[in-house]
Amino acid sequence: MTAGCEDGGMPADDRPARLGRPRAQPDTASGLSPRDQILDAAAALFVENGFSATSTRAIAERVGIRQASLYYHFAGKDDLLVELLTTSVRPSLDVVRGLVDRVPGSVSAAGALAALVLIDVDTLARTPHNIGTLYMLPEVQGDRYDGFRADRQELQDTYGRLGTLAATADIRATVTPERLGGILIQLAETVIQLRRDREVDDQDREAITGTCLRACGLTPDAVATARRDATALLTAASV
Amino acid sequence: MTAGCEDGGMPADDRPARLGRPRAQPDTASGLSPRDQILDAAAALFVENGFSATSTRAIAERVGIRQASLYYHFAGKDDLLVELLTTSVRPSLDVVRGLVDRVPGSVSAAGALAALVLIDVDTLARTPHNIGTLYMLPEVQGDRYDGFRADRQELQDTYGRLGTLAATADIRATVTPERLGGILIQLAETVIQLRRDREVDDQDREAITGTCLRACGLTPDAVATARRDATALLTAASV
DNA sequence: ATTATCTATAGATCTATAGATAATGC
DNA sequence: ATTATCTATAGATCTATAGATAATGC
Repeated sequence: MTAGCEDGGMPADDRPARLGRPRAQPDTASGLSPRDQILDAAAALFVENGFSATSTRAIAERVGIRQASLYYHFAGKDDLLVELLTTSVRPSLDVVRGLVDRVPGSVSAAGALAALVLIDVDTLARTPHNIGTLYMLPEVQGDRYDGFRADRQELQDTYGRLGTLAATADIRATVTPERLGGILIQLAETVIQLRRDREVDDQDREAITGTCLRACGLTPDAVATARRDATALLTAASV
Repeated sequence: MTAGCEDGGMPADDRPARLGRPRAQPDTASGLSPRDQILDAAAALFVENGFSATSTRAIAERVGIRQASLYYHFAGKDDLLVELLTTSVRPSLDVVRGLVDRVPGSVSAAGALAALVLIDVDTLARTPHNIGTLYMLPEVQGDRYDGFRADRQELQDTYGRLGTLAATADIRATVTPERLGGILIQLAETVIQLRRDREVDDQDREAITGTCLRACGLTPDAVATARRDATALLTAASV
């Protein structure tokens, strides 16, 4: 292995040996690229204080660089939020697309829904700095973030479609797929609120998944079956 | 009735006849006091753009006064948000306190829970400018808003307590009151998200209430009974 | 005299750009 | 030469205060 030639490689043992003018405050060996250091700092601050209340100066300070240096990596503050939002829905969305394709065949709808909720809850529970919080920022309503909102809408539609397939007849008769999707995604996102107070544990995941299934009218037995199907599905697909 | 002596009375027929220097842009006869005009404008803008992204100048402009004139009525921008938040949970909270006192006696727990959800959903559905959105602003995490957060926590605790009382044994065994409270209040607040896209109708209210009851494990029959109890409860109490 | 506005402005930001500089790479 | 930082700063805010002013009330 040739050392020092890789772009995203490990930092050298004890010397900076990095390209460009050295930072005034020397880099803490976090292993992240400057770009990712900035994104990480921005995420933490956006979540804590919101987008508009976070200054580019505060972000730079957290990284350990000067305010103007941000602009070498990003064209503006907006771009930071765009990047954070899109990289946070996309993974869920990709998994989900694979899942939904197999539904009317090898996989029960209730099992697929349970799997979707588990994946989504797990993703939201693991994101650094509880990035999911950003979905709720008022700034995200702006045109600048249309792409993200489209992705999120697709996720919600999937909740609606799977939920309706899994639902009992009486639920299907009174709750449209659109409404059900809104309710189910809202339930999954309970995790975001939870994380504001404490760590998320397995009992939380179980409670939320169970609630989603009951929301579709499933009986306790059907809930238990869907849970088993989801577990099988997820270990099989090795997601 | 003596005219022109009442504080919050109707404006005169066609003349301003109001105390203080007249506004540069003459008052649109909205019937609101200057203070309430400011609160209303602030609410609309906070909801649309967030707290930090809304300047005092923008608020003043919407009211039709100069930026500095805000400070005659409010000590600062924070105070506007404090006022908006507290006046928006308090009414729900007051009704809810009356409700929960009667529960272990004359009222079934499931009926009381259904009534609580209906009241809360209805309140959120009716607030001008969808003020509930403000609950989710990151700024509200600050100490400045402790009072509001305490009120909201009390509401959530009530959801947890009533939900647990109404819940079936299997739910009670796996979901703590704290978790259930978080889930139920989150469900009620689906309305807030809904209102971002469109008006809320009765089918929405029904879907959300139903989901809350099913979340507690109630069977379709039990849900129907709880619904009837809630309706009786609310018409009797003439809330 | 009291009230509710106004004008003007101080002082503190904040974003983004211009251009210099200190490393490495060739 | 290229890269990633730095310093310096322009120009545009934004919040809050000081003090003037135009009404009504007594």
